[in-house]
Amino acid sequence: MSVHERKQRERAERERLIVATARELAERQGWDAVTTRRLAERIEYSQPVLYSHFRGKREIIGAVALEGAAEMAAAVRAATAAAPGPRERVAALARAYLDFATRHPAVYDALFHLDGGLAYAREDTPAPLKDAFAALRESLAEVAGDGTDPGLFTETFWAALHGLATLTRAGRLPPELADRRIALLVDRLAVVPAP
Amino acid sequence: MSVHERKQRERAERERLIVATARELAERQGWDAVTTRRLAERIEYSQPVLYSHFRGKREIIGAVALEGAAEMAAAVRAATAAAPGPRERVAALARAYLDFATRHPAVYDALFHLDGGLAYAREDTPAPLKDAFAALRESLAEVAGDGTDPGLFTETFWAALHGLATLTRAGRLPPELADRRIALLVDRLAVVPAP
DNA sequence: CTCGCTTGTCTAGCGCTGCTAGAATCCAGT
DNA sequence: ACTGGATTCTAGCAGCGCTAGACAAGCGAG
Repeated sequence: MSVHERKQRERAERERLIVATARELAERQGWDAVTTRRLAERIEYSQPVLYSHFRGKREIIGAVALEGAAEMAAAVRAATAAAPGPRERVAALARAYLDFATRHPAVYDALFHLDGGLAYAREDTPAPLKDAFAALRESLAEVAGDGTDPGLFTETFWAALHGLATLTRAGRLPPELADRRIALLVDRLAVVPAP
Repeated sequence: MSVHERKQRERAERERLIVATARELAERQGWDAVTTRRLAERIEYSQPVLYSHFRGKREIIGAVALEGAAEMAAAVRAATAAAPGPRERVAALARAYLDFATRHPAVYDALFHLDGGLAYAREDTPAPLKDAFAALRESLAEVAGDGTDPGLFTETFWAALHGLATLTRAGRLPPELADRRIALLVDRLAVVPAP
């Protein structure tokens, strides 16, 4: 049975290679450049091999998205853990979120702009996505304010961040004043308990 | 010279037909269904005719976006004009904006998700886009709060609305609580002068 | 009225896309 | 060493955006 196991290991390894290659290619040249042919060439296999791992290109995007969601959750948690108080925590969260979107635009696209075939905001939403939302909620719940549902607050704050991230990256907003927009958002939306 | 003028009129009419047909097709079946072949068939001309009016598909998307921007500006102005006070005005603006995004998803995509080859937030930004932003600013400037630049406030509020619109439509947010998210945004972000 | 020329339109096709059927190859177990 | 099943490849389909070059239509000049 050891032979079979080795083959399975190699298969899993190749699958990781596909996802990593797709991500790298997307990050370097944009998702438009990620074609099944190019991807196959990079991993040094023929096109149909991709389809023995994924149903199609959509599922490859989805795999990159899940990987990215886990990283984003970690980035947000790392940033908020170091912050001393609620206000600083929210500010750190906002900066970390937008920083992630800026540093990994292709991953951010896979998560929120492209169709990766993933279910969102549902029972069967994949764990990494739920966890990324949870990471936001952990730091946002404490500043939701009395009488405001933490989940609803998190959704709204997240939407605002997402809007900033999307519009900035698409050139719809001049990037120079990004910090001041973040400050505005944090100061107004978050309800910080009196010291 | 009258013959020439008639021809120009007919050409302009055909151009309107192309844009209207593209928009309708996108609204009914999504932008993926808007292919140059299908579009050409619908207007009962051959494919190359499209390229005598537009440089490519991107420019057709851009034309739909400009048309949509004008309509959105009008919708926002109509909604805010009827509102009695600043707080109601902002709430009406938010509802009108999100309502537009919901009712005309293809147009909203053309404006903000697809590449229509348009310049945003620049000197040479087309007038309809500038005007749509101006329409938002007209009602938002009065609630920016002292010491907050109205332009910056408009950008931030707009980004928040855009985030809600995008995430809701993509299934990333459950749509039931949309009204409460809007209320949260309006109540927290807008600074309403004491009565 | 006819000719020649510009202007407009169409047919056909290029290179690319995601995806797949069926041939070919490799390799483990007897 | 052979055979059967798993694996991988070659080749190709239909559709995409876009365009070159053939063709037709309609104008002004003679």
